[in-house]
Formats: sequence, structure tokens, C-alpha cells
Amino acid sequence: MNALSELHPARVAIGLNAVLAVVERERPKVLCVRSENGLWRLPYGPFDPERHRTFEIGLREWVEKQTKVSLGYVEQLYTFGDKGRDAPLAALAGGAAGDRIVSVGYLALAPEPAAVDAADAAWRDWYEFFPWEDWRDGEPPCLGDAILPALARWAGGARARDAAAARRDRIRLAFGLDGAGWEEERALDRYELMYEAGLVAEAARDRNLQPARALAGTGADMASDHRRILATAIGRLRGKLKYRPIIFELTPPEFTLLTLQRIVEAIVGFELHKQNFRRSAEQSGLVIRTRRTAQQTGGRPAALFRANRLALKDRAGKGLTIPRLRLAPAFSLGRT
Amino acid sequence: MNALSELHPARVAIGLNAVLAVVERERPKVLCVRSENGLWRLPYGPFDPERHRTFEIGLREWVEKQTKVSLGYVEQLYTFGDKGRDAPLAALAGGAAGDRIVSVGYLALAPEPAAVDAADAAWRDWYEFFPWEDWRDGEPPCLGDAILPALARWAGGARARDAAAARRDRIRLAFGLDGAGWEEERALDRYELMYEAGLVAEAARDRNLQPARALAGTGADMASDHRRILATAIGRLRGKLKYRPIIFELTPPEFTLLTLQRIVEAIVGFELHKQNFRRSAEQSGLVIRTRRTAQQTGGRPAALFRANRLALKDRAGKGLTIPRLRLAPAFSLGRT
DNA sequence: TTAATAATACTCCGGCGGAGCATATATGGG
DNA sequence: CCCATATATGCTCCGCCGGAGTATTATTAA
Repeated sequence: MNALSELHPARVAIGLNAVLAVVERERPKVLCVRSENGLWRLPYGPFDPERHRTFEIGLREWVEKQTKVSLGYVEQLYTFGDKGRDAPLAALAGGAAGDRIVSVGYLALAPEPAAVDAADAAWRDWYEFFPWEDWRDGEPPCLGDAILPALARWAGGARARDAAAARRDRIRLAFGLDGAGWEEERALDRYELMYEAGLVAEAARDRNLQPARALAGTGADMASDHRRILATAIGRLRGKLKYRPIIFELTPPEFTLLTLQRIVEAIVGFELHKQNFRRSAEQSGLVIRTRRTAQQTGGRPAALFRANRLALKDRAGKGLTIPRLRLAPAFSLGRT
Repeated sequence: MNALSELHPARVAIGLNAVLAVVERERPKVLCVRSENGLWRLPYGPFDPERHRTFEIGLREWVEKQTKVSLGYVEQLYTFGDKGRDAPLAALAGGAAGDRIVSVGYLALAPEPAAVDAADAAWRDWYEFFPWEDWRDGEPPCLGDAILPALARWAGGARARDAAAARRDRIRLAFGLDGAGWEEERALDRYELMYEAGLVAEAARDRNLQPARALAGTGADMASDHRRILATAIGRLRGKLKYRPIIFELTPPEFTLLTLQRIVEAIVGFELHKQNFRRSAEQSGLVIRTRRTAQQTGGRPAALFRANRLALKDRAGKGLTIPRLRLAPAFSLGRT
């Protein structure tokens, strides 16, 4: 079982993808670039093993060069190597067809959107690509109107009865139906189900259906598998909020508790219980009250807070609590 | 900012590393292979982009071929691409010096150790490589005797005063000193600190110190950066236990609650409060009481349980609670 | 029969988080 | 100046979870 002797020198190209996220005026945004076929894509750079000692160094370098933003928080997300995702990428990259491109996805956070000087780059609200993930104004209409019915049809269309039941189970879990409860961090599960069911434009595109048609209400598609990478980032960020004080990578130096709450809400995609959020935020020790107040609140002035840098290190094991407001309504797929 | 045009066809080889973990008689074990220089290494296989549609398919295929184990639970851990880690690997692989090898690490779990038929493969207790991570019999002697004093010296040896304070801070957090509390999932932080401080053999080896000497009590070293990969796996598994019912990937079909507790303890590296563990395990709905009992307990017979497959899917969002027994003793590095 | 060893059953209690009510301090309009 | 409106902020009530410990029950070995 000496595997090393079997290690033959098959080579692949490695690309680095950054999901650079900010929250601006209650909107979560990611840095996007207009790709040659008109779709948005994530900033993408090659990894040059000659020049970069580590992936992260390489990533920081080309992001800084391209966007003049120096990255603060950076975390590796996942490495994507599936076949199928590479064909369009390899073509764009000028490689031979069939060249395999592996992407290492990274999540980067910044407190405010940097000005981008390139004409084809822009900050886009991420719910543009995932409208069903934003419950801040109640249940997104596209869910009940289009997505869930289509998923139910897909489940029913399975060959075997077991398979249909298994599909229904997955849908129920991912979308929190039948009282299972919406888990915001399952963004990737939801996207992958929709992809598998052929609801999103990428699915039609990857299966060479012409023209690539998607169900209305399933959001804008992105180049290659970038929407999958973005879903991974959203899920990771949402999950991590609960156990790491990562939210303060997205806050300005000073903020009111309501501002902080709005930033959290933008990320998790639903509204929080205000008083309980304040209580746990103050008790967490993660924020420090300054003596100043914000006056333009439209009501009583709000105390300004700043992140407690010490606690951010010490209590690295804790995050803010997410006091949910309303229970997810109990959808059903019919038979279960 | 069109990055695609900059995507040049630099190629690297991709390897897949598996941390295949089991718990056998209260010992957590990983599948290891004896490498050519006598050190243990993780099973390692090349990723062949021609043959494998996804990484995971490739991983499963060669692990099954090499070990006759068909992998159940598999999860991607991290992708390691740092320079420095590749030189020895590339040499072993017969590649040219300077060839870059990127490793995608995977964590795989199985309920019992499969018989391995290769002479150079074996299941090794992972605390052989991380003796400081096992607190089940109280504080590991190597910590206070060797590791913490050496780390304190390293911190004190920093050039600037700030740097020394920063080092002490990192040590305090990673090892839970001064009442910060031992966080078992920080296994990677601890290993990386020890590597940076030059305490582990790999550090001396990578810095070309001859002979590579390590502090006594810092565990057995592994080939290449495999101990780092293993530390990543341990930390990930320990963290995930708390919020996913992943422990049941490691249990036999039926088990007593004490057996389950011992498996958890083997992973997290400390003892749990027995009564509270039972209470939360039963209440979690993750286990189902069978009618049978285990008689050979040495005392009153114990009820046998099995995993509740339904709940494992439904309550995928929950894990077992880890009721800690004793508080970590309050070490100190002296000045803080 | 007794000691040893576990398994199992309860109790007590503090804190966290869900839910809601009450009060304080702004602004803008009559 | 007074009032409606909009927030910010303070406080209460309560159930559940999890930390800690005590008591009782069912085996096996001496």
C-alpha cells in the first residue's frame, strides 16, 4: 500500500476565488466582476506556485492589486474540483478543453465596501442571487410561488418510491418544512437541491440544454459554479456567527446596537428580537459602550459601542446569540 | 480587473490525504502508513483528473483499493498548499525538486477498525502524536514538565516587547491558561504554536537543522506536514461533535450509554459527567433504547441503545452535549 | 452473605434565552 | 408649548438546559 510510488505527475491548474463580503446600509454585498458572457462572477485569480509561498499570500496579492482593498479577515472555505465545473472555466482561461481547474474558495470580510476602480466590478446584494434566503420581510414569495411547488414536482418525479421519499426528506430538512424549522446556515443544501432539481439556470447550462432556462424566482445565475461557492460562503458565515465573534469584521469602528443588529440580520436573513439581542450583546462582553451617542436615530439617541478587541481574542469561542423572532411557518410538501 | 486573462497555466500536482479515524477500546485511532524514512504518514493518493470526476470519488477509490475499507462518512477538511511542505513530498513522489504539491485533506470516520492487509499500514492511537491532547487521566505531564516552560521561554525570547506579549496571549488562549479554559477543539492552534516555537521535530526538520531534534514529550513526528493535517482533523471532529450527531459514525450498531460516553471521551480527550451525559443523550432523541441489555459490565446490566437514524437526519442540527467534569486548572506563564 | 462495580433515578439550582411591558428621550407638526 | 411618533433603553416573568451531587438498584466475584 505504498501510495507514493503511485503518485504520478498529473497536473492541474489552481485558481483562487474570493467571496469578499461587506454589509452596506442593511444589505449584504459581495464583490462581483462582469464576466465575458455577461454573467456576474466572483473575483478569480490564478495561484502561481513560483511566486506565492501560500494560497493566502497569493489571494491577498491579487485582490489588492485588482481592487486596492487590503484584505483583513480571510478564511479558506472549500476546494472545488468537480468535473463539469471546469469546462467553461478552462475555456475562458484559454486552456485546452478538458483541462482541469481546481478552485480554492476563500471568504473575506471587510467593514465597508471599498471603492472599486474597475468598470466591470461592482458590489452586488447577495440576495440578488439567492432571493429565497432573505426572510427579513417575511417569507420570500418566490418560495411558495415557485420553488417549493417545483421541488415537490421533482420529488414526485423520482423513479422509485423510496427515491421520492428520500427527495422529500431532503427538501423538508433543507427548507425547514413541516415544522422542521428554517436553518439559515443550510444555504448550500438549498442551492444544491435546486440545482439537482434543475430549477436554477446553472443546471440547465451545465446539462447543455439550449437555451438555458430556469424557473422564475430562482435568482440571477452566475458564471461557472460561482453561485455554489457563494452559497458555501453564506452558509459558513451564517453558521460561524453563532460561535465566533466574526461579525465585528463587518462593523464600522463605532456602531449602535441597532446597527449591529441590522448587520446580523442582513447576514442571517431574518429579523431578530430587539430587546433580547441588546441584552445578550451587552452581556457578552464583546462590545464596549463609549460615551458618545448617535443623534440621527429618529428617536431617542442611541449609545455608540465599539468592539472589545480584548474579548474578541479571549472569547474567541463565543459568538453573538441570535434571538429569533418568529418561528418558521410550517410548510408542507403534501404527502410526507 | 479581468483576472481571467492573467490565468496562466501553471500546474501543480494534487494529492488527497485521508485521516481515517475510528475508536477502538477507548482509544481514538487513525490509519497510518510507514513511510520510507521510517516515520508514520497518512494514507496518501494522487488525484487523477482524467479518471475521477470529483475528489471524493478519487479518495474513496484508492482508499478502498489500498485498505479494503469502503468509506462511510467523508468530509473535506482543508487544502494545504504551503511551500516548504512540498519539498520532501515531491522528492518522495519522484518529482523534480521544487515541484509544488497541493494536498486536499479529508476526514473519514468508521465504526470499527478494518483489518488492513498491508504490512506497512497500521491503526495508531492519535495521542501518540499528540500526548498533550489527552486529559482523560488528568493533566498530561508533558504539558507542565516540558511544553509550557518551553513555550514561555520562546515567548520571552521575542525581539520586541509587544511581540513577547502577543506570543504569551496566543499561548494563553490556545492552552487555556490563566483561567481561559482548555478548548479541546483548538488542537491545531496548539500544534502550530509548538511548531512555530520549534518544539516539535517537524519544525527542526523543515528548518534543516541537523539532526532534527525535538523537545521530549512532544509526541511522535510524522512525515511531511501530516501531523498538521491530523491536528486539523482532530480539531474539526471535536468541534463538530457539539453541533452535529457525527459521533454515531463511530459507534457500533448497539452500545450502552457508557460505551457512547467513552467514545466521546476518547475524541474530546477528557472525562465527562456521567449522569448528565446520560440525561442529555436520552433526552436528545438521538438514541433509541432497545430491549436488550449488556451483561458483562462488571455491575448492573446496562441497557443497549442504537442510533436513531430518523433523528440523525431530522436533528442534523444538533449534537450531543458535552458535560465537562472538572474545570481546567489555572496555569500561568508568569507575567501576563 | 458481603463487597465491589456499575447502572439508573432523582433533586437542587443558577443562568440563558424567549416574550413582553414600561419608561425615557429625541424629532416634527400644530 | 403640547402632542404624536419613533426609537432607545430598562426591567420582569418564566421555562428549560445543563452543572453538581445524592440515593437506589442490579449484577458479579469473593
